[in-house]
Amino acid sequence: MNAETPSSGNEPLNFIEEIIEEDLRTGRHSGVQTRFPPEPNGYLHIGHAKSICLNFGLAQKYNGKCNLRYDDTNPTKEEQEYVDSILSDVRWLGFEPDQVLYASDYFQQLYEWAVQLIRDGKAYVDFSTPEEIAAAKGSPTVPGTPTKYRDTSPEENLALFERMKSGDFPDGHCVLRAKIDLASPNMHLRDPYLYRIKHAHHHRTGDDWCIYPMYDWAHGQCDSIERITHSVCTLEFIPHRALYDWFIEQLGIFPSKQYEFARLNLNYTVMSKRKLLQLVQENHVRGWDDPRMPTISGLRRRGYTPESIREFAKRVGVAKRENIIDVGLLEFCLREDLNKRAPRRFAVLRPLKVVITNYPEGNAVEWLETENNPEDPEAGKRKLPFSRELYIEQDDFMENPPPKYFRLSPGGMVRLKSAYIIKCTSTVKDNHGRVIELHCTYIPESRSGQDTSGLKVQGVIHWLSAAYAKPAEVRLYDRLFQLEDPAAEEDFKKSLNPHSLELIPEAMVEPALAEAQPGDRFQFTRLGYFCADPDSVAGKPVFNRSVTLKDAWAKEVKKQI
RNA sequence: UGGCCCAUGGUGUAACGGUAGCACAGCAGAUUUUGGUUCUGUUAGUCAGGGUUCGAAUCCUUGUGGGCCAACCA
Repeated sequence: MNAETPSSGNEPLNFIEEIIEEDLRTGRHSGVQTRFPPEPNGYLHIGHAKSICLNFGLAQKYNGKCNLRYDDTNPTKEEQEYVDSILSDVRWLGFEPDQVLYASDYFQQLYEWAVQLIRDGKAYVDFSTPEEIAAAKGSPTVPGTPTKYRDTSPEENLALFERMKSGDFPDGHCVLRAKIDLASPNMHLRDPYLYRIKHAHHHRTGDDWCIYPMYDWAHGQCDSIERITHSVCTLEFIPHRALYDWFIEQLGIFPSKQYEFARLNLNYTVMSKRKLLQLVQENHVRGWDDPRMPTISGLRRRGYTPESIREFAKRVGVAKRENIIDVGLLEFCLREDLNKRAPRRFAVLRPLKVVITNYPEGNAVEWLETENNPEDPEAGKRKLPFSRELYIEQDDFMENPPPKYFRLSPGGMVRLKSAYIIKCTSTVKDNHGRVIELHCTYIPESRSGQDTSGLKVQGVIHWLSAAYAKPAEVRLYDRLFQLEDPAAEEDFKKSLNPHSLELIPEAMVEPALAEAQPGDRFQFTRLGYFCADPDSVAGKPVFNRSVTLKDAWAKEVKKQI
């Protein structure tokens, strides 16, 4: 019964875990039952991930259970497409719901409870217009006044509600209201709506109902039916708690309790479903799963791992303070994860041709061994072809290098990783004066692993054999917004970053990468972590850059400006 | 101008009346055939005033700042 608290160790508890452990200790509850209750009106985002990790994590930690419950009480906004994506996103994150349930499973029960409330004289049918009702509610400083329907008898209300249910009235003709307290300082208690009329097709119940319960009338009772012990939601529901408790008390049902935590905000992005939907509908992004989107599906396509997102959720913590998390923390979690697991590969984004003038002409090739992952000896080694003509990164050559630049420049030397040291002897330019080719010599004794040259060079760069390299499309991403808090602006779209997507149609990659399957993740040495996109086709893979490597040189360059 | 929630380094988050700690970011150095990783060191904080107390980030109070609340949305 009083479960041992697995956390009794070192990790500090968040405030919800403290409440749970107190409830377990005092015997108020013998176990933990939570739920994740999304409305299926959009795709899940990183903010939901925090809630998912919290709710499912709590259940795991205390040997309890967690349901997925769709809050599908508004048929005009909800769709099966969203229902499906939500379940798959939850699973992808690594959680399996104990039960998959719907608020609509309980429509009949909720209806009966409403009848009970009417019978008890605690609810009434109101035919006033929305404007009249709003006016009669008063304001936070002015008490409300009753409409003329407030004192209709229970018998009459019962009949009226029955007519509502059977479709006698058109949409918006009347509503069912709870009779609570028109003078409450909490506006939610000023006779809230329980039911509204919507002759709309519901994605699950079809045309069975034309009255639909409001959030407040549904949520607490659904929790109660499922015997949710700890109903965790975000801060903006604090004022609803009094109502949540009132309904449960009037009905005398299982006393679920609501606890509120601060939702997750990330800088340089927006998080509301409404705004995300707008980005999709107005084609500012390519879809809900655009790799720039903070949606779970976007992050997945970008190359984020479930592990990294769970770690992120753990690191941001749970508290009641409003927060804006630095997206850098999310990126850190991905790098930390991928550094240990992602195989290294060579890719050259913007190729610059290099001819090794003292290397044999013709088809001469050497297969040089290189590590798949220096962090993981188990990952083994692979062989790379080395030949007379190579590609290196344009960024790895500068004609007039700034101080501390230790890549290649005229007369300078650099090591080709896992291969030879080369020296730049001359450049070839086009008629605009741009360097389009390098002539270099290589030092035969400097071969990796058997270097007897005695040379010390500071720079080590990646490279590709021109004869063996394969083409690939690469997509680089930058933050979607230029402002830290775009939602704070009058028009959040004004701060959209016009350079959030950079397409590189003609990158080159090492031969093995041609067969990359969508979802495969790699570190392109010195460039960052990349993930093969579903747009990949045979012979022409497409890679998304998930995140760059930390770049000390970029920082140094910034300093010099 | 009603009620409610919140306030700890740049960003998050601990400290439960008794030494303000951890992580990310930053800075400096060491190692490095990825300007990555790893390691070491380091900068930086209790919103303000009053009170209670031997002792306050913590309790009380006032103020300030931020957020939420009056959709037939959730």
